[in-house]
Amino acid sequence: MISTKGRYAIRVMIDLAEHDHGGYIPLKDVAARQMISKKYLEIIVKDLVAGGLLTGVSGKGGGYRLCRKAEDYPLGEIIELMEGPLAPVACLAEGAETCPRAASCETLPVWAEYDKLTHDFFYSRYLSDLLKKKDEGE
Amino acid sequence: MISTKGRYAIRVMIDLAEHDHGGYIPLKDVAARQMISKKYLEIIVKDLVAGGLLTGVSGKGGGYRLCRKAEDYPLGEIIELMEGPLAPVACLAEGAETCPRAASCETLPVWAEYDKLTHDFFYSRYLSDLLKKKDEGE
DNA sequence: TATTAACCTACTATGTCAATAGGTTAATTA
DNA sequence: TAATTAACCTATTGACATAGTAGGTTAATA
Repeated sequence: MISTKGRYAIRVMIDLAEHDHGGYIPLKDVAARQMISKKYLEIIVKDLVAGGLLTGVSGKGGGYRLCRKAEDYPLGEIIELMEGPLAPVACLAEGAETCPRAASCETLPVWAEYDKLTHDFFYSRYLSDLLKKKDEGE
Repeated sequence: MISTKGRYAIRVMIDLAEHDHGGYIPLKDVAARQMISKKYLEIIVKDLVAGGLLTGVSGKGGGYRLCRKAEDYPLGEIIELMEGPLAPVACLAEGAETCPRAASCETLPVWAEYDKLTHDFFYSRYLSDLLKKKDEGE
């Protein structure tokens, strides 16, 4: 089950996208709108910056901003950055050492199939798919 | 990510199916074959009995046995019994109180779609799909 | 230079995971 | 009936993850 880190991260990204005005948006504003502790969001946003999903600028007038277009953020990338690999079992995670049971493992094919399903799903949905359409009235 | 409980549970079920001889199979044998601590398996098997997936009989000559045909165990049932709901977020779990944010939640539709995908996947695969075919040689 | 906001390290409470330990009950068989 | 076998039951443990909180430092702007 996806944790608050992943869920909050997506909400932050949505918030930044929907309140984009070209400049930087202070985390204080995001925290207030989303009603999430700013302190906790700092941790999350730090990871998003480190992962190359956001740009942050210090000082007065600073804040955070998306550094791509919303349609260039696959949800899978956000989720995997915050939660680790989407893989349902450790032996299918990126860069996992091959399990000694792998050859005879009766369950591996099912996990592999599900892994592909999950991966395909979350890498074919983008941040832009989650935004309220601007041309649709409230 | 699926835990050892869920994975071991499936392995126990497979083991019981493949070594079925009409009688009861002592957990000691399963533990030895699967190379998993018998003590730990006791916990898992207890849940499987409580969930109506296995029958256990005490005393000499006792052990455990499947109480359905292998094709009547959807993997989803085994997994959800051991791991809890397959739902990717708490608000989609069976019997969850509806989240106050639900109406305006921009992410809920994606989670719901993925939830259906997952559910459909694991409830259309059965224990029998994991067994080594008897007519195929080793 | 005062203000604003990101950035950084550390800490904590709660819960889950993966077992281990030791004892009790129940059924079979010699 | 007594020994054996195996399920069944309660409790405990160490390690790790989750979901934050607290307080201070650096950086940029007005």
